[in-house]
This record gives sequence, C-alpha cells and structure tokens, in this order.
Amino acid sequence: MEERNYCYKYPHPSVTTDCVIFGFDGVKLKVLLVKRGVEPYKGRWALPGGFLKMDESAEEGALRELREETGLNGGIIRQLHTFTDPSRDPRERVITIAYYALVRMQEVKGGDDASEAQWFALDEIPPLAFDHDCILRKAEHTLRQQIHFEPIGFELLPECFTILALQTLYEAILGTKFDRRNFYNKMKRLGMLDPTGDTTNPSHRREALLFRFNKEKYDSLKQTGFRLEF
Amino acid sequence: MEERNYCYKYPHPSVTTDCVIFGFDGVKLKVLLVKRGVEPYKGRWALPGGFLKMDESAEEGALRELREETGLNGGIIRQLHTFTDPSRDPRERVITIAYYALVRMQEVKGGDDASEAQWFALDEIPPLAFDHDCILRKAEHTLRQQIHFEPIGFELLPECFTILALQTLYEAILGTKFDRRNFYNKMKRLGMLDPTGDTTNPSHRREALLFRFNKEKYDSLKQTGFRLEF
DNA sequence: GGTATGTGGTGTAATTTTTACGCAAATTAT
DNA sequence: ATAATTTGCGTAAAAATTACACCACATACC
Repeated sequence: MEERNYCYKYPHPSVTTDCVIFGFDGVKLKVLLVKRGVEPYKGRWALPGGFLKMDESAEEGALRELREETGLNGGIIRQLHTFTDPSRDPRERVITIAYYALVRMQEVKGGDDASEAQWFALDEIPPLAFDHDCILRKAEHTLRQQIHFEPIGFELLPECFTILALQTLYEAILGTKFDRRNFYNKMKRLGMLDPTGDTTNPSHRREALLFRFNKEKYDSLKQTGFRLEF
Repeated sequence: MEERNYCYKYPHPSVTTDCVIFGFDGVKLKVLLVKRGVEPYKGRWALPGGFLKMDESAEEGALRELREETGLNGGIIRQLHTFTDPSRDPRERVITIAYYALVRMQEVKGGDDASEAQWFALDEIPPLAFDHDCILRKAEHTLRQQIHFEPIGFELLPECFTILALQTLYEAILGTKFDRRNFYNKMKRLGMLDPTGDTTNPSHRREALLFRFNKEKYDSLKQTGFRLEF
C-alpha cells in the first residue's frame, strides 16, 4: 500500500518550480525544453522543473531541478511569476513558481546523450505540458520589458562579441530593427563596451572588432541615476 | 484531539497570500497594515493576508483576505513576488504569494470600528511580523519601476485632480523633485489628461484646473508604440 | 591585377526632446 | 493697496534622436 505519512489539519497544495531558459544562437532566441518521461503529459515537451523540497527555497529548488534535468549548473535565475489556477494540473492542486534565466548556449553541451533536453526557437515551440505555453509567453513579455532597464542581454552572448551580434540580439528580443550606425553610436556613447583589441576570424567580408561588457562601468553609471534604454 | 485529515505521500508547504496596499494622502505614500490577533507575532502589525483555499486562485484568495481584514472590495491587485525562505515562518514551512495594489484612500472608510486596519506612512512603518518588511521593501521598489511604464499612479488619486497633486504623487513615489513647469508641459504634451472644466475650491492662493485621466487615449497611444516616461 | 560587392567603422546635419528658466494673471494675508 | 504665493503658459539653450553620407577593408570574379 501507498504510505501517506504527511498529514495536516487543512489541505495543502503541492508546490513546484519551472524554469524558462533562454539562449541565443546568433540569429534567434531559443528556449530549453525537456521531454516528460512520466504521466501526465508523458512524452510531451515541458519546461524543466519539479517539486519543491521542504528544506530548500524556491530558487534553490529551481536550480536543482535545472541541474538534474538539463545539466545546466549555477547561473542567475530570476523569479517570473507564480501560477495558481486551481485546475492547472489534472492530478491535484499544484501551484508553480516560475523562473527565467539567460544562458550562453555555447557553454551548454547541446544534445546530450542521456538528457532529453533540447533547444527550440521561439517561433517553433511544440505543444507543451500543463500551462507551460502560458508561462513561456509571460517570460517572453517580461524579458522584453526587462531588457529596457538592465543589460541582461549580455548574459546571452559569449564574453567577446561584435556590435552586430549585440544588435541582432536586441532585435531578436524586441522584434524591431535598428539602424546599424545609430545603434553603434549609442553603444559607444553609453561607454559600457570595452574593446578587446581582437577581431573576428575573417569568415565574413571584413573583420569586426570584438567587445566585452564592462559591468563595473555599468554599475557606476547606474548609481548616478542613469537608465539603459532601447 | 486535533484532527489531521489531509494526508500526503510527500510533505507539502502551506501557502498564504499577502497584500501591500498603497494609498496617497496628497503628501505621502501610505501602506495599509492590520494588527495580528493570533500567534505568532500576536499584536504586531502585518500585511493583510492569509491562507489560500484549495478552490481559489492566489489572486482570488488575496482579494478575499483583503476584504475580510480591511473591508476593501474589488480593485486591481498585481502579483509582486513569492517568498519562500524555509524559515520565514516559525511554525512550519509557509510560502507566501505577495500582491500589491494602489487604492484611493478617500474611498476607504478610515479607522473602522471593528477593523484593526490602519494606514502608515512609508517612513513610519512599525516593526512587522514575519518577513513582511522585506515584502514591503520589494513592493516599494517594484512600484517605483512600474510607474515608469504604466499610469498606475492615477489609481491612487481621486478621479479629478490637479497637476500639482499628480506631480506630488510622482515625487513621493520616485523620491525626486521635478520642475513644476516642465512637469506641466510634459503632461500636456502626452495628452492623456482631460480638463474637467472645474477648478479646486479656493483653499489655496489661486484656483487650479482639475483634470481627469483619459484611459482610452492612453490605450490608443500605447498601441502605437509609445512609452510613458518620467 | 583590376573591378564589383558586401561589411564595418566614423561622422554630421536636421529634427525632436529635454532642461532651465521668465513672466503675467489670479488669489489671499496684511 | 501692497506683498506674497500659486497657477498657467511660453521660450531659448542644451542634449538626444534620427536619417543618412562616406570611406576602409576584405572577398569574389573576370
């Protein structure tokens, strides 16, 4: 028989965490999904996540599930929203605390053997388990809002990048186009990009300068009441 | 004996909601607190809130608790953050889903007889129960961020207000000072304020024009990719 | 080699927005 | 009446945004 040793005077909901992991392949924004191995929604793609343990905070739980399911380690995750629709899980009352994160795809071993984790472009998302499409849309929206204030975009790029790569990323997130030269000038004027001195390997026509994000400069600018805008 | 009829295979945390209710008295930002009548923290001030029922969403639960504890009815609440520190409640594992809202103090019957609810200025907050001071600080920060994008400030003002009242509110929220004439010009240029034709009663030197927030105009402007800025 | 072509870095003039004020009318205390 | 305050409106200077022009570099092709 099944044991049910945890008893309460009043009913308690289950609590899970889910993570929306964004990546950028140089052209498109991508999201990391895992294939569910158990019911319900067995075989469907879903956001990595799972049940919260009693001795860990939600953030710790989300990071643990992420490590277990995708091999991703550490990194910064941000709380997105808590989804509480009483019928969002067909089994029982489950509320989920959703997080989102931005990672460098380059640093994640793609298509691992054991892992059932896979990157999907945002315009090619398969049907998802539970209300995960709703969570994903909320994360997209929040990312778009957030990028106006904080330089979180740099977390998606390799340490050294060209201005064009940065512009392409911002265009992918915001769904707009910028004038190449104005974008260039704006980034230069903001002064948060340090030239590395290196250039790209000449796969394209002309070599482009590589830059690095200067977080110290950003932090000092932020203190003097400055706003990152796009 | 105490009954414990709700049993699970794995331990479940308790889930509560808490609300940070902001008001504006024309000079300062205020927060609505309630005095706890039960242990733990009996007699201390706390955010209105309570345990989530199994058949209601967190938003519904937060609104219900708000009604029960402060008499406040309806209105818009926004999810703030979910607090999950395993030791944030001395009794057992409790996570809380925090909301915040902006209400017109004028429409709330102040100092009710039965109710133990009371407004406090943000710089005169008493010691709070649990981690409620942490929740409050987070709400302040989020409000400051939010006010840059959405015209939520109008929810704190009476339907008709002077430009000066609006400016005082923005200054109270953001902690800055604006030039009176520039603020005036900016609001006029944005075109979201409709003159009511009326003026204030002449308690002050000169009568001031009363305006009304034009939500339709704001919505149409937002569609054309406009940004509210301060 | 010489020419065409796509890409990368820099500059600049026109326009718009922000900032810093001036000023007069309305109202009230003295 | 006079002084003091508050409100409404305007305007010139500074700064930011926008829309481009221009040339250097690297490759492809003849």
